Amino acid sequence: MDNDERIIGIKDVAKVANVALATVDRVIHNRAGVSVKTKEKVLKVIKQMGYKPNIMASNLSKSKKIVIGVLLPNISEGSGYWEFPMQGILKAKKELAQYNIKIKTYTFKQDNNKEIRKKILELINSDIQGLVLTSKFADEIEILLEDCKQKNRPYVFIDSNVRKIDALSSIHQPLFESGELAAQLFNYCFNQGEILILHLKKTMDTEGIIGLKEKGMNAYLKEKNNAITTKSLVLTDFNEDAISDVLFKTLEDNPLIKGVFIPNSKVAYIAKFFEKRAGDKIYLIGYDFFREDVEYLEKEIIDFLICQRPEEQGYQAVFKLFEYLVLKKEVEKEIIMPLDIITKKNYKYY
Amino acid sequence: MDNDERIIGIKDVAKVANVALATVDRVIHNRAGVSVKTKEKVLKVIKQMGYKPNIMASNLSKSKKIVIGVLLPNISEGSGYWEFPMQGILKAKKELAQYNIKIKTYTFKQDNNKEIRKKILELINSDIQGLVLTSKFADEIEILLEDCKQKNRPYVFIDSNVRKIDALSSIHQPLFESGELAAQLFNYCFNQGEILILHLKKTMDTEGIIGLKEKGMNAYLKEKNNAITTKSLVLTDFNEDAISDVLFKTLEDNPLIKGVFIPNSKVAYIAKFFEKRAGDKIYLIGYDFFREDVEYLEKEIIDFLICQRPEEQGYQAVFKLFEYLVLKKEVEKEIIMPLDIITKKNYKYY
DNA sequence: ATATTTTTGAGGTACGTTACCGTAAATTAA
DNA sequence: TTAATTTACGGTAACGTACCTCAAAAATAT
Repeated sequence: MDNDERIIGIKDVAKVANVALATVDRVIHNRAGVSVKTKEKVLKVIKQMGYKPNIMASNLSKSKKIVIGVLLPNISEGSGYWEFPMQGILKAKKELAQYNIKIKTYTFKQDNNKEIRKKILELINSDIQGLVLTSKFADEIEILLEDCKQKNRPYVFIDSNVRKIDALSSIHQPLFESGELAAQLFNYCFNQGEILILHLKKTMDTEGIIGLKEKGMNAYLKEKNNAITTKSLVLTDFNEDAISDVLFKTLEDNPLIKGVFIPNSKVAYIAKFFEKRAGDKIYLIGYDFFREDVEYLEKEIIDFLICQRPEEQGYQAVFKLFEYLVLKKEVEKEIIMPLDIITKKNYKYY
Repeated sequence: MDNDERIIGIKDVAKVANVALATVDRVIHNRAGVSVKTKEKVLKVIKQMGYKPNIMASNLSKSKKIVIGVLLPNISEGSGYWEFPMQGILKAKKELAQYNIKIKTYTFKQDNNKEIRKKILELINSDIQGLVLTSKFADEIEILLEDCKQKNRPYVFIDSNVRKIDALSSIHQPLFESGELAAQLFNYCFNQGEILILHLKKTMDTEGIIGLKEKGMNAYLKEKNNAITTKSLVLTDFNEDAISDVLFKTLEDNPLIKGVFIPNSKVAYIAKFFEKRAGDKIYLIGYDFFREDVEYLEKEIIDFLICQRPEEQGYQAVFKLFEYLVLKKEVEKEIIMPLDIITKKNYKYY
């Protein structure tokens, strides 16, 4: 099984099939100019001999570079979340530089539809062979996807919550389940009381995401522990004083609140408030892992962070395109990211 | 920055350095027959021009296959833990088959020193270019490591807790910290009481590992919550009735016990007992994630599992050897695995 | 000076694949 | 039937590096 059979190449196939080297090449690449009969003969031999193309040689020979486009929001904007996928993309870029693969990034301001449209047009008119994007700005990208479909350009979604049938692959985050998980963790911390769910949002397009997490939380509590209830609150002003005012009042009016759930990456804003606040311990669960969270994890003001490997998502997206475009591998249509739990005692190794 | 500079090769270097192609080749491969002066000149030009060897071409040209040896315990034995690293190794094997890389596995029974020695001899006399192993069986492998050092064979540790300076890389698990983490989780579940630490062991070589975890747990409790104490118990007989007897008695004698910590992968044995037991909830934290744990996670008999990506460790080990041997990359001396927390609500995505 | 050793140059082959350029064979048109 | 065109296939030069041989040139020893 593990014996070192001589590596069999296109040449060997040609010899056995009794055709020219070039013909085998044509068959392999589905190029025109081969009769059906010959094609079948060659394919049969390829299968019989178990021929596997040598990527080294292939890549060396064609020496054409592959360009992968990346369409994502600015990294410096909003929560800064998009920095993570971008890091993963850069890691992949570095690793794949060997294979003559270039990454072209197209970034835009989250709420600037005009800019998004501009970038989309740039992408349509570019010479990229593959595309990484997110499904969050659905309306705007439909045209782009249509164009990709026509041109047979594969695209991969990251940070995705919808299943797009035409995508090469969709990298998912289980949102509902992450809400359940948060509820489970709260339920370990206290047996009765209220959980305050804070929607911190400036843009609207995250509503669906937050909503699903909230539903997951309520579902878990309904099934497992009726003694814990939830209460939602929307915050649009992230000013420190504004947050302080609202929270102070809310906690005073609702003394049963034992936990606060922030279903996006803005938990640090809230932790800041709790750092100064005296009174009973209130448990905090948020999403994603930022540098500014470390301080609050250390002080156990933030108790748990739920994280869905945003870096890994970026990396995987590029890598899957690479596998598809260069290695001609099949790619899983759907990749589901694990729900990582981060606490004071394990964040260092994340 | 992203401009497509023409790829510069050995030929270009030769031209600029005003030497023959063969001379550059000699310099690159440290072959004899180059004067110090010329060598320096060439090296300077290589640096100046930023010459990077084309791995595709290089690999294609030499077309020698690389064999990586793997020395690990049997997968079917003991807890079955070693199945996970092996899976990762197989994944890497599949992925790297393209590069003409073979994996040769040498497995042994954990406590069979004679067999271990036999495998070590086989390895010494084999033609492998790299080695993956674990540091757990320290005494036996010293000779092997010495041999590797002499032959300049790189080796990578997985599941390692000691830092071996000569290793190409050491893939670590933070043991002490995982004990702290378990303590932190217990501390979320209850504020006072006792934690029973169960040492389930048949072989001796895991003592150090378990000990470190226990120390971590005690350290956390000492610092954060004196109201929770710990108590150790050693179990050597894994028979269902034997476990049942001992545990029943222990719990009766120590009514303060609110949590049980099983610092190895045998938590299912204990969960079985708790499934049948009536009485107050007792929290269970164990290690590693096996199929048989699912049932108990679902029933929330096992509350948390701490997992250190054993599969990833195997994968990384092989991959790092590949990067070093084939891609000539530098490799991190130390890779620390994250401490993953697994619960009922996130195990599905792990 | 000559003999010997070391350094360097020139050139070739091979690795497995790609892509282009022919031409023989088959098909169609005249 | 012959010419024109299309289709099928063969031949082969790259891609960038590794590794080898042979001989010329330079440096060193005698």
